[in-house]
Amino acid sequence: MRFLRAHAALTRELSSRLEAVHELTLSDFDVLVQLYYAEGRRMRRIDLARSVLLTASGITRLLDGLESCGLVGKERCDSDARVTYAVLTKAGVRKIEEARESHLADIEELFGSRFSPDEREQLAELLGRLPLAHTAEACSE
Amino acid sequence: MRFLRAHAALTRELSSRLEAVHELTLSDFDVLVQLYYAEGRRMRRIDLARSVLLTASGITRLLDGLESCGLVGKERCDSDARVTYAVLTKAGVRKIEEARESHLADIEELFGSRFSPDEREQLAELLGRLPLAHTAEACSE
DNA sequence: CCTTTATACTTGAGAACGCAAGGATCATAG
DNA sequence: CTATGATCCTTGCGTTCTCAAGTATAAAGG
Repeated sequence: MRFLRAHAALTRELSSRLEAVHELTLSDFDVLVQLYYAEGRRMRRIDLARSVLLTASGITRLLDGLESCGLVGKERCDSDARVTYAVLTKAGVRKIEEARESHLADIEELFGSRFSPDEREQLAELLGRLPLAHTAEACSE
Repeated sequence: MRFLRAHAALTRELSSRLEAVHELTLSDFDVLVQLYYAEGRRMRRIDLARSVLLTASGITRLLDGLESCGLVGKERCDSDARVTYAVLTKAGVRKIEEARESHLADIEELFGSRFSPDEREQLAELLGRLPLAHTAEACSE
């Protein structure tokens, strides 16, 4: 119960701020961050999907949006014609670096006031046990 | 990050089980539980909306569905003609009692294996601090 | 009274997502 | 080489939800 409530309240708040300032969905942001930390700032679409817990079709449409904004591009894979890479463009890098800043500030505001560093640590650890071993490394948001 | 991932994985799992067995959305279930524990098993629609963190329009449509299944009914309010109550029907009570059981088992399966009672307590406490003081009492799911 | 403002609810339009189905490509075993 | 099966991606369709706008009622002040 608490979990569902907390999530609903939190995402609503963060999402609306992100959207107001940067015109990005939380999912958009999530994808951009994943790409930002990926090697060469590019990932196979399917891996991207799995790492942000969307379906393949979800990623297709989300990336369609980001492409038409010029934040990411496509690249073919030489060794396997089935896969397409999503690559962060220069504009995408700029965007995420801007958005990251304000987003972290938002998070700090919401979490910092309610939890001590220790508690944050604890919360992260506990939550980390939940999903069935999904990616999400190399990032501390 | 962990929070978003955990939520996505968890709700997907719980939601699909609930839907497979009882043909209920997590939101549906949530609303039914709220009503189940409410005085007289009825609530003003607006209070219901707030307690499950949906908008007014969200509740209207969700209840439309539950009404057409015969799980809840409407009742007018004598003292204020603006408000409508949502009331759990007999069928609704039966439904929620059934669903509750399997849902709790699902939760037990997902949480029980990963957390000790102490840790569960802790997690609940930490999460409880997040939303801006929203209802959700009288229930331990 | 009558106006203003706030509240409860509904409705239309649209965004975000999942699922299922289809097309293309790869890989493997006859 | 071909058949079978798996993987990656896209597309059509439906669901859930939000936001904005509209209706109806209430409450409070001139």
